[in-house]
Amino acid sequence: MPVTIYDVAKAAGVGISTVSRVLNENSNVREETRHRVLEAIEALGYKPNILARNLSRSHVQTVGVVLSYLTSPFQVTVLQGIERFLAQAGLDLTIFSMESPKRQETLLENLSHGRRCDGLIVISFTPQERFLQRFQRYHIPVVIADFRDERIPSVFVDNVEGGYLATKHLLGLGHRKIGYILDHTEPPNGSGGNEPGADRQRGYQQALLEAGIPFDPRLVAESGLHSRQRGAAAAEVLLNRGELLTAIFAASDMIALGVMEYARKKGLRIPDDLAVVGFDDIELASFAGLTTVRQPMQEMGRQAAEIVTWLMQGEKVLRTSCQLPVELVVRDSCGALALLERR
Amino acid sequence: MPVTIYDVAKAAGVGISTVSRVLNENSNVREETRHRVLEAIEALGYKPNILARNLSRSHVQTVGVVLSYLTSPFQVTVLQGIERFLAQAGLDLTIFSMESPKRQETLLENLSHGRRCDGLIVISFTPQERFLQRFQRYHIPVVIADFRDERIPSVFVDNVEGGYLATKHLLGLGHRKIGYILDHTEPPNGSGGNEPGADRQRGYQQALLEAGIPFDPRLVAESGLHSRQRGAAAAEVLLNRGELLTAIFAASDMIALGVMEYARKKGLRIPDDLAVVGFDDIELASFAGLTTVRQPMQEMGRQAAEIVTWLMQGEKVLRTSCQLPVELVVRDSCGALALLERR
DNA sequence: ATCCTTTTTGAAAGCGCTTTCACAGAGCTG
DNA sequence: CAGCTCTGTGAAAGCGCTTTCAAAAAGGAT
Repeated sequence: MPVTIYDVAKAAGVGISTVSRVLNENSNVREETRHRVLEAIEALGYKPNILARNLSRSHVQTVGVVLSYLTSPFQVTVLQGIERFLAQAGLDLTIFSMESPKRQETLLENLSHGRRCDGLIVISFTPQERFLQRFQRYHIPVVIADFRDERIPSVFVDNVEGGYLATKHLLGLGHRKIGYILDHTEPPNGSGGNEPGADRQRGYQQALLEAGIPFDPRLVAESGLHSRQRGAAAAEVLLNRGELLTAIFAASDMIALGVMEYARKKGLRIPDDLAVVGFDDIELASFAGLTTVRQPMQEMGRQAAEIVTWLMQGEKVLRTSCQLPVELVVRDSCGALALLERR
Repeated sequence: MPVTIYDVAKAAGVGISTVSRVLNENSNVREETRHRVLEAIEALGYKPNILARNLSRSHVQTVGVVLSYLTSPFQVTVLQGIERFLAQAGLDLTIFSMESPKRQETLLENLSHGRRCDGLIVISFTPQERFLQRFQRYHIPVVIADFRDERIPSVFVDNVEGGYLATKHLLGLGHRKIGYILDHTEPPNGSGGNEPGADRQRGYQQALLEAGIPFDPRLVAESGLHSRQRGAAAAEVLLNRGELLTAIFAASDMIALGVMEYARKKGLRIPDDLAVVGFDDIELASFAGLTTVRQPMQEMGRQAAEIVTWLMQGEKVLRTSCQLPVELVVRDSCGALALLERR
């Protein structure tokens, strides 16, 4: 029923290899022949069968994105950047959501076997070595977004700088007791690489150091996840340790939002009683008036997608990793604006 | 280099058809033979080549989801529901984001030709008839989420009821001048089906009618998109038409958030000066304390995915469409809680 | 043991492309 | 005009599975 390359060949009075040649813009086809074939294609409304082509070329024209949570605004925004680029490049995008460290294993296990995609972008973590090796054996390039790993092409921001900027800002407003909430220091499945949360803490500590304030581990808490609930819980812990914090720097906007909610519940006014700064600059941040460190999330995705497509074409990519800039976005969760206006 | 079915067959001393049979759990293989084959598979670390299998079976084990914006929290949440179900069913999910009515055409054009997916879920709109026909010819089932279309299996909520509930709530709090902001009455490419925004308006008007309040078209505005910016702009229009609104019902939470922002900018207090109710109950709504009509977004996705997989297996689905319940979630953007507490 | 069913099994034919390889012609050279 | 190199083209061989079809093996009944 469906029209195949044979039908076209017959209609044009040529062999199938010739049809294939014009299909693939392969040179060495006489202009007149090419024309005849094109006409036959048009007349029959022929569309090459992708499955057959895939088998023959042994690729799938698809790149996979593996992320932990489709609930994470950060990851979804990176995904957006990836999607835009890929769509334009004519590649399909299939998503793999892990949701738990356990599912991550089985997912990568499956993924690294059959050729379900020609390239892979993983967001916010590093696959274990054995998976990386397997991908390499299959010639499936993988690039990481939002995570720095020397072994693999990765695109990321300078998280130390980000943490530094945030803390510096708070310091500049006169805060001295500044808490820090991160997601976690170690990844759930310990596979190496630089944890963004830990890097941001480095920046935080560095700023503190420069200001001559000794680092106090009691001012740091882990939320585990980037969620409002966990953020609120961590804030509760931190705020009830007996230290009198005047500000909290959170490793992500979601955590920061949780902090704000907890503060609101406790009757603490922001920024008067507690200053808060987040990280990421997700859409919600602007609604909430949250001062934050902006990462170019879409651009991160775009770059990752671009690199992976290069790699897929077998090109040696020299600039194997790529660092994007961060930027402090001042809104009103720290009173900075109010302060300025008062002058 | 990679091990094929032939290698396994040779190793097990059987024909490839037998290997294929054990692979596909096809009965009629003697227990002993099956065992031998399984052992060979194990020993060689054989994994069937998906591409070959796909060509042979002419399917791709993938369902496509086409949505308009990856930026829409609503759509992403539906996507989540889809993803969860599909992952569990062992199907891949590839996403197609349209971003504009024009891209929608070309996207569906491509999609409806080659077999890039075995089934399709489209969110929040109806493809034009010609595409539907093409999909039908290729036996690619399509189901719609968040949109009701008699021609195709669809899962949706009772939007009229939702609009009614929201308005009734406002009415119950004593509001008489209630504005309504919807996205649009007609879809950008006019392909039929029931626009949710229009349905919600019906519910709004019905509630008004029951309360004996004449419908005033000057209290209705269109935002065009479900975004905060557009919502704020629409609120501005509405609030400056000279009618003294005390409440606004928005066709989505994003729009409602925009309304809140505009109000905040204008120094209107919520809920004291202006009550706002939204629709969807996206995560942001709870942060913002927005009273809203909740749709089971994830569940919507799940159902759509379930239906499409049935259809893919060639099963005749009787319950071709499915309506999910809505529910009013009262928070504090209408003063309802405050009112209750005062009693 | 013989004949007739059932199971099991392997050879071979697809699935619809891409790609290799060899062969016509065409175009040059000497 | 023989000899050679190119260019354009088709036949055929994959790609690695699934699936048909017919034959072989295994049971059962007599």
